[in-house]
Amino acid sequence: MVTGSMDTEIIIAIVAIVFFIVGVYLHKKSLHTDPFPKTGVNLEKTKSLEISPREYEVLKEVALGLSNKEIADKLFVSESTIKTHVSNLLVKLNAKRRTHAIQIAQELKII
Amino acid sequence: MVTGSMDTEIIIAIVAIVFFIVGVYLHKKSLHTDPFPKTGVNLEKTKSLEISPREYEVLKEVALGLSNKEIADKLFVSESTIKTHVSNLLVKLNAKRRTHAIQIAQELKII
DNA sequence: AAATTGCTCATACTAAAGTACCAAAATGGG
DNA sequence: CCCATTTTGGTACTTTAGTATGAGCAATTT
Repeated sequence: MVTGSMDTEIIIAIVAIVFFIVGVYLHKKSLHTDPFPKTGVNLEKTKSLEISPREYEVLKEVALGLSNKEIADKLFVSESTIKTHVSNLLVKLNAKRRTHAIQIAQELKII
Repeated sequence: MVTGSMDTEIIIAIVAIVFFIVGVYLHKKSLHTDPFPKTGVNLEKTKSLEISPREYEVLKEVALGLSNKEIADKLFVSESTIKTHVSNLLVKLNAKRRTHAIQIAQELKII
């Protein structure tokens, strides 16, 4: 070393270690600032797509793999109603069929 | 400070900054050690489910929202062939229909 | 009050999806 | 070469999905 006694070198080493740890710690903490996009963003986008609350509800069931009849029973409405909702969803999501709608919805992160 | 000249303090400060940066950098890098589940894990599970390579290929297309006819054209085979593959996939994935198969496949993280 | 919007449901079809069953090539090891 | 598996394909149906159209009802909004 150019300058510095034994004591000085020890102090520098300690400072190095401490700031290294601080660096790791702060970076780790900085990564915990975005786990909020859980709920909230979804409904925002559905609005811009003009998807109604009921349609959105149906969309989620479709994505779970349920048939129109199964969704109808689950939501206590007729199958006709579900067909209407799904049909409207396809138009609004610009999808050719329900599987396509699922893919698009996932890409838009609305489900 | 107990001991140390002006020069010493500057050195300590520099060391602190350098190791702080090193700390941040190494921690950041340490988070890039698992991006391997890209490919590899998938094929493992498909084996356990006895899903053939071709069936797996069809599964991915189904998940993209394509129709049987579209998949057939894309893979240069007949629609009958795709129907056979999809039917086999439903049995192997224990799904009632293609949308259900998508959901199950995603849950198993094989797509 | 009148118009709008969302949810509901029906009828009548057309179009995909899915099942069942069978069978011929193609492929990859042993 | 033979065998097992995969991939391919067809026919014949049954079942879901999806479209088109019209309409009644309740809650808002204007």
